Amino acid sequence: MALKEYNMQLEGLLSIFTADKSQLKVLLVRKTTDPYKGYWVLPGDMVKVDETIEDNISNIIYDKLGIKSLYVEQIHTYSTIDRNPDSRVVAVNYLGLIDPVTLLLKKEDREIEMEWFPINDLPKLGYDHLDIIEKTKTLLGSKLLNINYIKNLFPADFTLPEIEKVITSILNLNIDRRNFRKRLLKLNIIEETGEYEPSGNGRPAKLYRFKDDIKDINIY
Amino acid sequence: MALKEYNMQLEGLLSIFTADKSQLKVLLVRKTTDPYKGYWVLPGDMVKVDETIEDNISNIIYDKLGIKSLYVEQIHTYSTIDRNPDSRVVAVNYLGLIDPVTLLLKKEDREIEMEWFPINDLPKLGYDHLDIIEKTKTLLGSKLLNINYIKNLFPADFTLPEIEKVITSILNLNIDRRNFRKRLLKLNIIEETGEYEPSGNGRPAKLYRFKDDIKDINIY
DNA sequence: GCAAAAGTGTTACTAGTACACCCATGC
DNA sequence: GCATGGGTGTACTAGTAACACTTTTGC
Repeated sequence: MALKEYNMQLEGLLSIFTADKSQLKVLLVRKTTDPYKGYWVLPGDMVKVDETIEDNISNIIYDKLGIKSLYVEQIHTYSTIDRNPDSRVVAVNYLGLIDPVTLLLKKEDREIEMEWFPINDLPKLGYDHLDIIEKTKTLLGSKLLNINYIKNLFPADFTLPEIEKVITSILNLNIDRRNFRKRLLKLNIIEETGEYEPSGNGRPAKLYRFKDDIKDINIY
Repeated sequence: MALKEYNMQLEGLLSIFTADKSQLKVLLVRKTTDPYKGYWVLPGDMVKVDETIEDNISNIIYDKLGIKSLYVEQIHTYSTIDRNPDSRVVAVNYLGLIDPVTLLLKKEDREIEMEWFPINDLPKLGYDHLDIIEKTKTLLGSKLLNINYIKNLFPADFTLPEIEKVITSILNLNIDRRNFRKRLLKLNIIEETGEYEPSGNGRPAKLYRFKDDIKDINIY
């Protein structure tokens, strides 16, 4: 069964998102070789015959962020024939979520250029990665109505307006501030830390953290 | 990039479900060669370098059921190293849904043995296909709360108790019959055909069909 | 006539929505 | 003191959940 007509390569791609205050961002790296030299792409790597795709994704995370464990979830596999001009490469896209505090642990001094881009302001992307990000973003929107996903982005020291803005912007939605607060508070899953957001403009917002035992609850 | 350490094979697997009255069933085929000779497995086929996985799945559907188009959706990609004892094969699982009437179009006189099994009464399965079916089944449960998925299984000539039983059994749920009826009828998406279910025991049930323009609505 | 399954309405309760003013801070 | 953004309560509406009896058929 190792016939040439069936041989192909598999690559893991990581669409990792973080919440920088009220803004969702995705991690991209800049390609230094052709094809698509100078373009930005999702972090990725070819899967070896002796590793699973999950191993491969873990290695990408460790290599790019210096973190050993992280919430990830397989999203979709892309098999368009010519998506890679060099050879037949099928891509398996994973969604990752990381909170801003954990993100501070990231390694620096890397040879490769990488950057977090706001999801509504992406640079020129190589391959089919724009399509992949758009689809992942849409899916992320529906997932962010679930408390456990929100918790991955905002485990602690978040403000309610932050969460509200992330959700309303990705879903293109208007939610009444009072009703949103009531909803989250009524679920009895967050608590005040007693601290306040270091003030920008206006009245400082209260900081909250999620409680430990969170059930699988949708907020809408 | 055609190095040996990256070469692998990809297979499409089809988990296709139908509703036989109030019972969900999945299509399996019997293996006639080793490994797992005599075991039942999901229909599947190796992906060629010049076809997409979607092409591959379409071919499986045409080969097994004689149908050219069908609702399918990619679910998950499995890459455990030794899931296939012969070589490194990564599997991409697709969910398919087919209604009983369309199913009557299927080809007969096949060389391969194939059969629809109730999802709660499966035979001995080869490879990791039991895991795959179980995961697909769980996912299908959550999807069947959406009208469009239900419609794929029951486009017309269904009874309300049939739909209710399929949903309550896969979700392991109790729903009040009166409230369930009210909910579906209130959505204004089904209409009576005027006919009745050819009676078994008890009072014959009214037959319904879905209206043409159905929005993307969740019933729960 | 009895067993089996389908059909039907009302009430109480819960959740969702709409809405406007005051508060704490920076400048 | 004014601009900015955050925090708070109430009244109304809609949705959900609980609940028991009657109808039609086969045997």
